[in-house]
Amino acid sequence: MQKPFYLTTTLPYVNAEPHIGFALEIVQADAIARYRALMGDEVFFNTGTDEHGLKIFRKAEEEGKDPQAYVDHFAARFKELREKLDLFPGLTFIRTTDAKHKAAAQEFWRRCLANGDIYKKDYEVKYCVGCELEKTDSELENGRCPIHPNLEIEIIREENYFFRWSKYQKPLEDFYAARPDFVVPDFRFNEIKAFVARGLEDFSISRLKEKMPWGIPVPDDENQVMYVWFDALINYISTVDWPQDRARFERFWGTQEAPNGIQVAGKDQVRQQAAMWQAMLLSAGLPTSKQIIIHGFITVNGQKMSKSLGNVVHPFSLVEEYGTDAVRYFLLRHIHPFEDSDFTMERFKEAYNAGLANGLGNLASRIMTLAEKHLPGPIEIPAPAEFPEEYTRPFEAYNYNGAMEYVWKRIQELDQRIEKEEPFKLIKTDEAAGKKLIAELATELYWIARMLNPFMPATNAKLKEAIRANRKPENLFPRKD
RNA sequence: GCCGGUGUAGUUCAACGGUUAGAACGAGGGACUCAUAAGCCCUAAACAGUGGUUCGACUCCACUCUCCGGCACCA
Repeated sequence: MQKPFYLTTTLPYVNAEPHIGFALEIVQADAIARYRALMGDEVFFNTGTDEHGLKIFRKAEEEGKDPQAYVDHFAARFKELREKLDLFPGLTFIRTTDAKHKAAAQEFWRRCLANGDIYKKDYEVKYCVGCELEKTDSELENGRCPIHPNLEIEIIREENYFFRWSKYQKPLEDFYAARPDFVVPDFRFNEIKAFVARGLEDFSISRLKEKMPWGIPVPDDENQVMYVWFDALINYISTVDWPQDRARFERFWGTQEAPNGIQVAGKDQVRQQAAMWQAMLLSAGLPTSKQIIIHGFITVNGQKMSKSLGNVVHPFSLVEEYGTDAVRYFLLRHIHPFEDSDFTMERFKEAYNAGLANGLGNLASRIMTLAEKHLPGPIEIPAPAEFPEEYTRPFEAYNYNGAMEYVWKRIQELDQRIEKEEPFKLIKTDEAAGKKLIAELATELYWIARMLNPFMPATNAKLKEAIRANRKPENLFPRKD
């Protein structure tokens, strides 16, 4: 029986077009998912969209749209990533507005409530009369609205539901101590441990419906809807049909004894994923996650990507010009798996020409030209075998770039071998030996193609197809000047 | 401010208490031609600073400087 493997990204909030940062997250996750499938696991791979909350409600209002119509539009844009980035065919796409998700969120709420972890309390909302908007602490400067510094911020009290996070400080600390690899990389794990050690405050998990109706109704309270955080996190289990399909849930998300859910998230998500969500699961009496993998951010020319700077890089246009696998190649080989990395068109282009046009693409051309010309037919396809440790070890530590370095080392060695053994000359002086050599080169190319499967699925397929047909493939990566 | 991290060739990264500090991209040169003016070979090029521990430090310690992250309701 296949080993079940569960992997999920975070759900991007749909108030803007997909950008390269989320493309990084989902491509990293996709490489892991494809790698596990290659290793023979039964892979469940999840992504989707986070669609509730005040920001979306306001945005929809501004554009004079119904919130549902507004989120439908963006959900469709994010779904396009499946084709544009050539994501794993079995990828599930959950929306927090899906009926099954809403039902799951309500059931989850009830469980936490039954466990005594949800209670009502006054919540202080900071309100700027000038903007006529609620403000968060991080939006204020010296306790004042930066746009209307002459006006006092008004404090409005409203009754909200709170989650008893404080109760889970000790359980979380014990949990972290028992699970040394729960968050990777370790410096992110240290951050969250330090955060929890400082003590936890209960957080609000609902909003007044009359002010902000765009959320999942709180069970048995017509006046409140769930706060978007609480609702969105639950997608990780609603997507495997919790609570109605217990077998499926346990197969993929796991059990108390053997948690199985692995999550990929950005560095801004450590607290929510590694502490809030885990406490919520403990409260609901459900298995925790197995592991949280935290990636860094992509900067552009050394600057943070932001709408106001107008430097946001979108994946669609890059895919348009260079192709899906070129984008995947860059994200996985030239972006650090855990640290922030810089993106520039110059760097992208250099990496493209060096690694893909001159490297892999050219190698495929030179070998398959020889093979098509001199071999009587396709080579014997090598039987599947174990992948070398230089490939699997970095992969299992989520060092995608390390695994790719190894593949590119094999590419280089193959180029060197062609230089040294000169099949193009040998075929003229000793035809049998020349054919044997060319077949060996094609066989090695086939191995390289196999190892590219998790990173560059389309290229993997094209190369294998070319070798099976003994035909020179199309120009895989035309040089760009 | 507190806590944690970082600083290595032009660039992005690697390494180790001890032979000439590795690699890739980029740069310069060379011989070749199967291939996408690609590939191969060769060359130049670096340990932030000061002090200390040690027979010996890029690696350990202290301090200075650089840059980055965390320090709760922004998802």
